[in-house]
Amino acid sequence: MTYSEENYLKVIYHLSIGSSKGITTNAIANEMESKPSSVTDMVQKLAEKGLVIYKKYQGVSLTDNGRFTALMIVRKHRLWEVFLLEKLDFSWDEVHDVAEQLEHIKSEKLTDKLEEFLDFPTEDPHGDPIPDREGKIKKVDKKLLSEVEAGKKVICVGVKDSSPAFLQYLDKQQIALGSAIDIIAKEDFDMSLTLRVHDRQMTVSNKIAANLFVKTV
Amino acid sequence: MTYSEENYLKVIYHLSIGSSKGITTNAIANEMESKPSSVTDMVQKLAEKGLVIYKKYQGVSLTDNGRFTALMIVRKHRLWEVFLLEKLDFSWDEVHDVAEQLEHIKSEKLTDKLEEFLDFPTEDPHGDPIPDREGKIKKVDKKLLSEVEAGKKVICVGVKDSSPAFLQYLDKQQIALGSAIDIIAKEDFDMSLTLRVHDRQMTVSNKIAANLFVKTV
DNA sequence: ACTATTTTTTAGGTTAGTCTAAATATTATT
DNA sequence: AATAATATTTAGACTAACCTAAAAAATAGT
Ligand SMILES: [Mn+2]
Ligand SMILES: [Mn+2]
Ligand SMILES: [Mn+2]
Ligand SMILES: [Mn+2]
Repeated sequence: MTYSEENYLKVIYHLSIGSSKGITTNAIANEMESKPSSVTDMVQKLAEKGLVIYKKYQGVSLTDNGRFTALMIVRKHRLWEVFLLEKLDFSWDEVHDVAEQLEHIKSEKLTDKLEEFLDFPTEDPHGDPIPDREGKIKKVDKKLLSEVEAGKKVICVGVKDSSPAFLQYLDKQQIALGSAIDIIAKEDFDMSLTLRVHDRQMTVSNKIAANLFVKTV
Repeated sequence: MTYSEENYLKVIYHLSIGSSKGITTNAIANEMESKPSSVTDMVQKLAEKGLVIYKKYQGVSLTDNGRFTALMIVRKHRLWEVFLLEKLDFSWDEVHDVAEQLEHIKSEKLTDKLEEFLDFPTEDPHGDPIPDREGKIKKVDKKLLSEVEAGKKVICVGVKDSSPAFLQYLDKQQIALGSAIDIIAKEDFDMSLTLRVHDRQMTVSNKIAANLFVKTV
């Protein structure tokens, strides 16, 4: 299993969440920042190895084997993110890039010992669930802030976009996982929201609200 | 800097210790388990990048830049070995293979934070010194057990061969870093040694003695 | 000093992973 | 249903990192 193969599997896994159809080569190319023709090549190789199902022009989907392989990479990625944050004092906007490298280290023992060292965390620093060694993943009940009605009280439990830019914006606004948010009003014109967070009132655009996962309390 | 380039630099660095002449392509190929022709290719590329000095048929040596790069890889390798042993309960014969992968992770912040997390260790689990972030390396005063005269008392401070086979042999004989060893006798015929370790008497071959670093007390 | 052996380099080929440009299939529009 | 637009695949080419086999240089033996 090469790094490249692992990265393709991971991208296909992420794109598969939600959409029940085959994932298009264009979508994969877009996510991988590569070209559709490159994706076609790789997807054919993954199909030969039994990791994906692929028929020309039909898009691609993971086999059980392929899904498990992807989950083990996601597991490593998220465990390393926890390690970097909790043990090495990285901030939540710094962990992802390094985890992109660490996720490819091959040692089951390392992964399992790391998990134990971290005390079996169930979520990564961005609120995403960590698959266990069997590939089981906790289903978390969360919705986007943009989909909650005005008047509700919610708690921030995750981010959809985990880019440094967005995370640093949240830091600046003092919004973190666990923050209590009151939705005071929703503006019909642009779907912007007026919120109260830690007794501070603020307005956020729909784009912000559509990237924050919350649970209702 | 690719993994392959990094591995070549590391091998050239290790071979450079002791020998003041240029390192031959054959020696490198042997160490890398590759072919001399492949080494020639790579060495030419490294020379173009200013990491080694290379003249046809003359062997190769590291530039300051190349040496520093190699030292940073060795630094990461040894810090990760300490991490695996101290924090994740790996044994000293298990750490090397995983560190071979981890040494290639690129993040200065990660390396420095890891070093801090480990409380600035100066040696790895096999007694080898850990370069600091400037590439400075502590010169340790140690000699091979095979070079010490009979009658001396020494302390085991390192291993030359850190293969699992050798390390597991030492475990079985209850020899570890820090063990006090009395050299009772040396057999002229085969250079084997009779030792006392932890009040147990044993005989070891010259091959064993030539792979154990000790300091005299 | 000359020849034989060994070491090292060069020449040419392979595979993985990428790309661009062209061909083909699918989907949307009239 | 035919045509236009878009999506996808194929064809051919490139680079990095390796290889084998042949050529050339260095070293050793007489
Ligand atoms: Mn991440
Ligand atoms: Mn990756
Ligand atoms: Mn090692
Ligand atoms: Mn390596």
